[in-house]
Amino acid sequence: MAKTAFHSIHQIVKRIPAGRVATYGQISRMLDGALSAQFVGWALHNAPEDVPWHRVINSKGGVSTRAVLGYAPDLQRQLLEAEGVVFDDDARCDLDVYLWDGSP
DNA sequence: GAAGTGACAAGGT
DNA sequence: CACCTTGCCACTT
Repeated sequence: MAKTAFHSIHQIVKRIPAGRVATYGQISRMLDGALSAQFVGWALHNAPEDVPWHRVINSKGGVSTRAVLGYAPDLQRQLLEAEGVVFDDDARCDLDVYLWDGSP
């Protein structure tokens, strides 16, 4: 019953289980490419607290909050590590292990 | 009412 | 391998 793709993004992000992560491009494909990855980032910035936006990362497997001065750049990494996601020295996580495949 | 802005990705050169 | 261009929707001024 999502009137807008904006709302659909929140629905998908909420479906991401703890300990898993999803990429902007993947979410874009989940919506059948009905939207652009750029909009996903913007939607997360406007996402309510019910949306675990910290589970959404860029295609490199790293956090993307670098452009958000309102939050700590390491905040997203800290939240993911609290859920069991391990980051490498390059600030990247193993997408082969933590990438959400769309299943719980 | 219209234009600009914004947590990006992917392909091409 | 690295850098540059295009595409997208909703919200703000």
